[in-house]
Amino acid sequence: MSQAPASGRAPSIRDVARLAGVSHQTVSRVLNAHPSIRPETRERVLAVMGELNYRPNRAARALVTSRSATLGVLSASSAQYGPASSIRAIERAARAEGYFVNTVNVDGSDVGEIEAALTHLLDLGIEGLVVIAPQVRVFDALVSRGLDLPFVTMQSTGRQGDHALSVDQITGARRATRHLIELGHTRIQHLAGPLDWIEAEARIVGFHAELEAAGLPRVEPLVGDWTPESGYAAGQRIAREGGPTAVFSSNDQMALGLLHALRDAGLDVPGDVSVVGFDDIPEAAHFWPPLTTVRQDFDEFGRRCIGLLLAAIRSTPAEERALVPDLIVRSSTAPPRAL
Amino acid sequence: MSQAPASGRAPSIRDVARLAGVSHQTVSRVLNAHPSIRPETRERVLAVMGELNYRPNRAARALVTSRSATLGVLSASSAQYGPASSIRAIERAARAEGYFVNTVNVDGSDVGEIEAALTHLLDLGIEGLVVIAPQVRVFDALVSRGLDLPFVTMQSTGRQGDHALSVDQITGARRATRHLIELGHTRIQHLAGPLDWIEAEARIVGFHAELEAAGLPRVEPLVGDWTPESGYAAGQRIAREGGPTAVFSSNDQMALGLLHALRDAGLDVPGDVSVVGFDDIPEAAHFWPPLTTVRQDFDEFGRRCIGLLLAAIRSTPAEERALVPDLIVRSSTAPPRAL
DNA sequence: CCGGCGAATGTGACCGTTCACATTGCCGTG
DNA sequence: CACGGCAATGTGAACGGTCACATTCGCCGG
Repeated sequence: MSQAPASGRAPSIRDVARLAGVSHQTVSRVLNAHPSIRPETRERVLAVMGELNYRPNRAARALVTSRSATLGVLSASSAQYGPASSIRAIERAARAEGYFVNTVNVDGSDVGEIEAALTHLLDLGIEGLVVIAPQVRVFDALVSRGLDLPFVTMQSTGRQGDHALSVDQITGARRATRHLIELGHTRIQHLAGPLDWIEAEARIVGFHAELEAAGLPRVEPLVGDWTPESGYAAGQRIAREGGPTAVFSSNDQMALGLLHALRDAGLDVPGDVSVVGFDDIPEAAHFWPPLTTVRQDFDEFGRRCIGLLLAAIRSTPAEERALVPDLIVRSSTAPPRAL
Repeated sequence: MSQAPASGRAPSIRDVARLAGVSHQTVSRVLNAHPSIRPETRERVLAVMGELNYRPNRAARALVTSRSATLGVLSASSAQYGPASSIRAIERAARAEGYFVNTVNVDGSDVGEIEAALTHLLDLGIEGLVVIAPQVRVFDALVSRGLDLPFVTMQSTGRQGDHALSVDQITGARRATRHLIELGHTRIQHLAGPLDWIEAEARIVGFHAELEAAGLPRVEPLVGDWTPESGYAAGQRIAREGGPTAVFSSNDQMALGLLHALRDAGLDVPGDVSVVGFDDIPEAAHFWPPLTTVRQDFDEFGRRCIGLLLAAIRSTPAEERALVPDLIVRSSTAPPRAL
């Protein structure tokens, strides 16, 4: 039944128009759900589209509307659970809204690479940008380029209110710290992530704020790089130098290394040292001992990213309340032995 | 010095042409590195481009060439370490070749969603497709749609040779199993991934092949779902029912749950039961005990994916040798107690 | 000295859509 | 009963590149 038009190419709007006995513009109106189309006409056009297996040419549309329906995601270290989960959620949410997502992975410590990645995304013609795993320098690269693109980034330190999706890292860190304080710990150490990460910074701020609120002396954090290895190294140092009866780690992987090192040094967790992590990766419940940690809802985070970004693109106001992570208590924390 | 052309829009090829005193076609030739352009002319055009901060419009180019310079990635469960790492490597390799990458995340158990995701990618006009984390049904969806698109998938079971990037999962699984046999184990259990995953299937095949080669009786594997929880459940069952002195788990997360359950049941690893994992996720070295596992090189995998896919797109032949994973021996394996 | 060839460049059409602006035809209303 | 207005549709021109096909010019061989 189907009359194939000029066989070589994919069917265009005009092919559909011809077969449906209407003008190409009418077909376009059907595509864009224009109100003044007679239902009967619409049906006929849709039928022909189905018959020809027509699909609109995105490039042509993008050319004339200069809208690409594409969002960019700039991500560092996306093999980690948190970023990877966020990216997944972002993509799904964006797709549900009819957007395409293009993720670019960078080293994050290499400014040149960040610049190149940004150029790549700009070449693509993205309409908005999500910056995931934002190191301070990525943020700076955005600003210095002076791009007028709507963008969203995870924000926590109250840098500038715009573009910011608040995950209240500070409160999360305070909850972890308070938990240790309430158990009776007074000598608490923090194992931070790299200092140029906004998240790491926020968690340090929360840690210090809670210490201060409890009247405990300020403690300078140890610094890791998010990996279990750096947690192991920190654990060795703590075991060697002694001091804290509790450690709050800025993520779960470092906490794992910490557990490992403490055990290797003959220390008991939580008997000798309590450990709290951050993120609640799926493995955390099965660490030895199962890890007390702060749960982040990465899925919700991703959805909100898109909500905020699309609001910016469409210039609709978006109410935004911060996302607050929850403390999950497991068996890696207990009162200090002395009590 | 810069004379802004019709200020509203981004500069086009014709704006550049006018300012450089050449035709738009000459500008196009400069863009495409056409050989017969006088160096002097090229310089002049490039200078104007720089001055105007010109960037070619991707949509216009795609429209006329009908090439999108975009590759699609269809991924299930991309929050897991393996897939996430592969995706990252794929994106970087593709970008280095001038391609854009669009990743779509699906549930994988929902056929409708797979179809929808495929449609989404096709709408995008991708030139090639990488299927990561391929369940059998994803594979089927591709075939049933009869798409003529070049695509690559992780292949292991020798289904059809084309489109297949070989990671020799079978050999990897054999190495893990052989390691246990060489230690003296004779009662070995396998904890498999979901049976509709090609990788899970391949590892079962390898497990059985090695048992047979050693003259040991065939053992039906337990089945998990890749999560630590399913590993925990399997571990409880093993502890309750007894039997094996060694377990080969199809991934590291399940192995973690296994370790947890065995410990909870009062069994010692490796004293009572040896455990081998698969993947070598960054956490594996810090499990308790540190996990013997099979290391996959996901970065290399991603690069090869792109190599193979671009070869298919460009119709250039690609030599392809299988990627073989390595056994990493740590302390979760030891000879059985009886010896 | 002329014809031809290739290097360097120009001209206009075209890709598939949307946009701005007609053009119908019908209905209600003063 | 003429006419304004709106619903439904059509017409032609963009959008910003590339492609196919001129055109110009210098140079070389016969």
